[in-house]
Amino acid sequence: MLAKRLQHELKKRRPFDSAEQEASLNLVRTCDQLQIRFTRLFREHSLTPSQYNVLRILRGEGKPLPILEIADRTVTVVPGITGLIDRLEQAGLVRRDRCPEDRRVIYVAITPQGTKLVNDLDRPVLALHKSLLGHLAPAELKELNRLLEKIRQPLGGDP
Amino acid sequence: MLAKRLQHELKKRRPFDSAEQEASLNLVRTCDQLQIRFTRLFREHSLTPSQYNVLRILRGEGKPLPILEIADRTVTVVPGITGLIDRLEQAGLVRRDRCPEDRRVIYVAITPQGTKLVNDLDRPVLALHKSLLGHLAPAELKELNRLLEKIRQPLGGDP
DNA sequence: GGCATATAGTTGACATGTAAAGTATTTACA
DNA sequence: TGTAAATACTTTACATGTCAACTATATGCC
Repeated sequence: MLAKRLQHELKKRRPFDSAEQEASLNLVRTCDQLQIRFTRLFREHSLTPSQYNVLRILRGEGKPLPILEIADRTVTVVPGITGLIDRLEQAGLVRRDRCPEDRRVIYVAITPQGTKLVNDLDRPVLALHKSLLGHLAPAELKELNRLLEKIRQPLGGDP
Repeated sequence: MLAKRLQHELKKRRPFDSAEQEASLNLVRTCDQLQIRFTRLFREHSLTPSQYNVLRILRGEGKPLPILEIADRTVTVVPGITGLIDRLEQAGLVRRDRCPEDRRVIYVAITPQGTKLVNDLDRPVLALHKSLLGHLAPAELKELNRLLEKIRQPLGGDP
């Protein structure tokens, strides 16, 4: 799948319809490339990117979170979170605890195994980030961030 | 799902572990935002982004393409292409033709309906690109493209 | 108290991305 | 010629993103 992307770039025949289109396709392609690397890294530890994300959120929070609160903080849409947590629970990486005060709420807590796994991934993840973007100068990274934020700015949350 | 992303950004507590990490998360978030808009636009025409992509490739080529050639030019991994083409075929937007010389090969041709649909989408797609990135100055778009290509450059096809 | 409404999650249906294995042809070569 | 290896796809299995609809519990208001 990786080889393909590049082939595609080479095969591209016509010029872009607009500079905006060029940039947005460029963005998507670049993003895909990065995500593929992370997907691979996580897969080596039997995790998907979404699963890793949930574990990192839970570790970052330091305490159990309601399941919908987790969905809010990820790309996952509400219905998808159920299965995601199911699989993490089955793998022993998180635990579900029903809230006694409000029995509708289900808290999700990271287990020691989950914590260990995400801790173990810290170094490789950081290393991968460096390896993917480390060849850009600090000023370039800064400019990139500025441009990306400028793109996102008018998009607002959900306009 | 859109509202969430921004909430997440606001809730972000800790600084980034590195400038590279910040940039790559920034990239992914931005990309998601853009893709969401396109997904919505295509959905209004009962298409998914992948389906639109296939139709555009076929129209661009101007002649039928072997099914794996299409997979090569999209993000779709080989096995996924089968179902994708199935659904386009069911919708009457493409047609499968077995190659008489090499009976292993299956050509996919866009139908008049498919051509019309993708033509009808040209304007809205271009408009959306402008609306999403039009607030960047030409020099900014150019710099963005340069940076994105610089990121992708060492990634090569499939290293 | 008791019903309308809101909130937290789950379920089901469908499209996709991905890997691994299987089928049908074709090609290469002993 | 006849068999092994390559090629073009398809099938299967599983995780996810997405929408619509459903269940359970809680709250508000009369």
